[in-house]
Amino acid sequence: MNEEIIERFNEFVKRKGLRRTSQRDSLVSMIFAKDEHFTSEELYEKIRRSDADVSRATVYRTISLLVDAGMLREIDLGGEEKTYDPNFLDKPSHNHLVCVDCRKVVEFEDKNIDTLGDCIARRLGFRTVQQEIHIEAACQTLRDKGMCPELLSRRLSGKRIKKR
Amino acid sequence: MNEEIIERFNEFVKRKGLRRTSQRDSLVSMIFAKDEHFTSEELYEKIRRSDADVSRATVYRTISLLVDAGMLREIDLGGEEKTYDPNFLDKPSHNHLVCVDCRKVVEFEDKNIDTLGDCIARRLGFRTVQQEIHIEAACQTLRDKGMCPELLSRRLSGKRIKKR
DNA sequence: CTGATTGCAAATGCTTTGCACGCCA
DNA sequence: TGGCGTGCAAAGCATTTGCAATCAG
Repeated sequence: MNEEIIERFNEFVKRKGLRRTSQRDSLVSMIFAKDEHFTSEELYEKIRRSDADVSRATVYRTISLLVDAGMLREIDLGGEEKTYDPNFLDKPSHNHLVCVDCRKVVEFEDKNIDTLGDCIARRLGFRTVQQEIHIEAACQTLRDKGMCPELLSRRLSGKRIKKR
Repeated sequence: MNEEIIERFNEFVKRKGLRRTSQRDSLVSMIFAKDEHFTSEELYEKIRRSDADVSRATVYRTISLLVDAGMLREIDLGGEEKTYDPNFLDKPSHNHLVCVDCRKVVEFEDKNIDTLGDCIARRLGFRTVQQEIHIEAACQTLRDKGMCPELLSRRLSGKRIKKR
């Protein structure tokens, strides 16, 4: 299925009169290997750790291409750096719930939200093109212990965490 | 009612052991005079055009204070610069619909969305702290004429518009 | 008086770009 | 061979910060 995605990207590239390169292949296959969100810097670090040889500039340029191709979407999770979401191919209309404490993200789909959003837009004289609900919430552990499981364990291990 | 808001800010400032200054007063009263969204730069331009004398650094610092005070909220409308919304005091849980063509923003409140979001969060094991639905949509004119009213008239008058 | 606040300019940090060389088609 | 793509370093840009002077309380 990763093959399928790379193929899709190659068609986009061909259609645009652009070229297939090893750097683009490495990046695309790394991005869609997991369904994780990432920032440009995170992707750059990850690609550097692999055997592929890709510069930071190419990372930015390729992300931009993927966004144009509609294969990647910029999302707002509240951080300072732009975050990208590779999961819109599988789930074209999914939403995000973010833990107010550890900033972990849960993705979910919901037909009711989609319907409701459409109705609201119509009432206002519009037709929905795209919509998303963003929820900031507290998990059980946070409510009970005042801190998320993940943060609790990191605190014990003395790791640093960057919060927004 | 603007007085009330300035008063609220002054109390926040006092409580924090900070000081009331003419710059802060000017900014706060300008921000809450209208219910419009704005970027730091837009606010800076506007304050410069007025008689008040405020530097760009102070604009940034004051916005930051207002956000801490919970009187202003950073929202994501898709632009490159951060956008601020002064309307959460009046409407603590409102949403945004953005025109895909002219980027004009319509704010709306909806109890059903709030309820639905709460349910979804509970189902996932969370308790909602804050939520918002963001809708990108097309208005009637855009659908009929292929371009928004506002953009149509600007095109006729030859003005420039910055689109995302 | 004392310490918060301001303006200015310099510094940051993410992202984009100009350019020369290399590589795909 | 023609040009697109890449890496590098420099440039851009919005935002933040250090510092000396100023001002609020």
